[in-house]
Amino acid sequence: MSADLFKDIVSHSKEYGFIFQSSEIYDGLSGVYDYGSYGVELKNNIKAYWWKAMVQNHENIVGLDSAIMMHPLIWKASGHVDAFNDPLVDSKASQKRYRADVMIEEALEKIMAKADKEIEKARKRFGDAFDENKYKTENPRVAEYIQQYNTINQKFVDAMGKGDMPALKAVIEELEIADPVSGSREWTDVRQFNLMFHTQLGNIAGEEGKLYLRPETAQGIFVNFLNVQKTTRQKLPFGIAQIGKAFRNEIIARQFIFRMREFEQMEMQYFVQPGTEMEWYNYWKETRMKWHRALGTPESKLRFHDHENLAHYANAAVDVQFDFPFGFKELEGVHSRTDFDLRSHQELSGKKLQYFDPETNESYVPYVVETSVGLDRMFLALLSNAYTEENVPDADGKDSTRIVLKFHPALAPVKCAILPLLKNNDDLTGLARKIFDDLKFNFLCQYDEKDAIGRRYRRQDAIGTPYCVTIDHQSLEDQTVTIRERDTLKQERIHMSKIREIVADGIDFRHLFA
RNA sequence: GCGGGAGUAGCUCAGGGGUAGAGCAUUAGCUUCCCAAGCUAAGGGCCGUGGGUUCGAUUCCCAUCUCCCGCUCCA
Repeated sequence: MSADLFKDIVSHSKEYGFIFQSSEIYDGLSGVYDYGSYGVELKNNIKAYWWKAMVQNHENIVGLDSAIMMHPLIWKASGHVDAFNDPLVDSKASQKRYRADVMIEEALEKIMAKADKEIEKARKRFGDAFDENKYKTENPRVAEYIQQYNTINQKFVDAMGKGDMPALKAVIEELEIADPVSGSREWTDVRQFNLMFHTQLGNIAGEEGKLYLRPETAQGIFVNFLNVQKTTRQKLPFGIAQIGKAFRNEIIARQFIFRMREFEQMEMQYFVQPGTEMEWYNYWKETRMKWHRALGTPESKLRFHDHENLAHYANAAVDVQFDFPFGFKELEGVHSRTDFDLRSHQELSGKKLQYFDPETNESYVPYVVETSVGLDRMFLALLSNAYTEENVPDADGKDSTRIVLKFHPALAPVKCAILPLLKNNDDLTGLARKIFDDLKFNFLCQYDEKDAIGRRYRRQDAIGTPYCVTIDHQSLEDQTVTIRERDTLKQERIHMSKIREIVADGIDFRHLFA
C-alpha cells in the first residue's frame, strides 16, 4: 500500500514536471536527480520560507553564501578526512556489513582482556609481592597474548595508515574474526568508502591541488565566523544561515530524492556563550518543530528522535523525523556542536577564532548550536504529504477521482490559473489575457484555454495550484469572475479587481508566522 | 556492495522467436457557458544498453546500467 503510494508519487513527480532522473537519456546517474519546472518553483518557495523564518525574522541571524570548493585543510580540521573514510567488509554468509576497523579493534581488545584477566588472577594470588611488569614478560601465556596483540595491532595500524585494504583483510583472517550473526569467517574483500568527492585545482593533478566538494555547508560558516560577526556587528548569541549544495559519495543512494549524492542543505549555525548551549539547543529544537508544523503537516507525521550515538563533534543531537511513505526518517537535525569546529579551525589555521565579550571583558571560542534541514527531504516530505487521491463529483454528479497536491498556498509552484470558459470566443479569451498580463507581475500564473473547463481544473489540481480564476459570459457584462479554491472546490463570484488581493492574501507567507 | 523484483509510447500497462498494441496524456480542427465531455485527424517506441544462440531476437541466454524492496550506512 505505502510502497504503491510511493511509486505513484515518483511517477507523478515525473509526469507533472517536478523531478526527473539525472542524465535520463544516458540511462541515468544513480542517486542524482533534476528538478523540473514546477519542482524548482516549489524548491525556491521552500527556501524562501526558511530564509524568511530564519534570517528575515531574526535580527541576530544573517545570511552567507560560501563557496562549494574550500581549502582541503578545512576538511582535515572538521574531521571529515579522518572520520569518514571507513573500510567496510561484508559477511558472505549473512550479507551483513561491518566496519573492518571497528571489528578489528574489538577483536584486539578481546585479546588484551584475556591478558588482563590472567594478570588480575596473578595479582590476587601473589598479593603485595606481585610485579606486574615482570609477570607480563615471564608468564608464557600472558606474554603470548601481549606479543600477539602488539604484532597484529602494528599490522592494523600500518594498514590503516597506508589505506591498505588487502592488509586489513589479512588482519581479519589472522584474528579469525567470525561474523556474529552467522558465525562464518567468509568475508568479502575490504573496501574503502570515501564520503567526499575529489576534484583538483589547476591543470596539474597532484596532492597539492587536491580539493573536495563540500560534504556539508556548515564549515563555510565556521571559517567565516569572524568575517561575518565583524561586518554585521553581531553580538553573541547570533546565527549565520546558508542554503547550498553539498555532496556525499553515499555507499548507496536510495529512496528517490531522500538520499542523493548531490543535495541541498539549509543550515544555520547559532553561536552562543559556552554553558548556555543546552538552553539554545532546546530553544531551536522547539522553534524548528513549529516551523514544520506551521505548514499544516499533521502532528502525527512529525516527531523528535534523539540520537544515541553522537557524532565526534556533538554533545547533544536530535532529529525531526517525518513519516515518509517508507517510514519515519530524518528531515532535520538539531545539534549541539560544542566548540569543536571553531577550536579545530583555530588550532589548524593558527588564526584566532574567538569572540570578545564586552560584558565579561574576555575572549573565548563560542559554542555552536546547529539546525540543518535537508532541502530535498523537505521537498519530498511536502510532496508526500500533499499528494492526495480523492473522489469528487463529476459533471453528472457521479464520483470521479482526482489527484491533487494540497501544498500550502505559500509554497505552491503556480499560484493562480486564468481560464476563459470558452476558447472560441475572442471576448472571453481577450479578457482572460488581460487579467493574466496584469497578475503575472505579482505571482506565477498560468493562462490555459485548452480543453473543457473541468479538465483544466484537474490539471491545475495535479500541480497544486491553489486558485483558478474563470472568465465567463457574465464577466463581460459586469466585470466579475469566479475564483475556485483548490481543496474545497468552492467557487465565489468576485469583481475582477479583487483577484490580486485575494490571491496575494491566500499565498502570503505571513500566515505561516501567525 | 549483497540478495530479491522490474525496465515495451510522456504516464499506467498488455503482448510475444518472424522488426509492436491499449487506455490516458500531447498537438491541430470542430463542438461545448463551470469540475477528467464528444467527434475528426496527427505526432510519438531501433521494446534500457552491449554481446551471445538463431536463417531471424523486442521475446531465449549472459553481462551491464537504472529504478523499487530488504540488509547496511547516514554529520
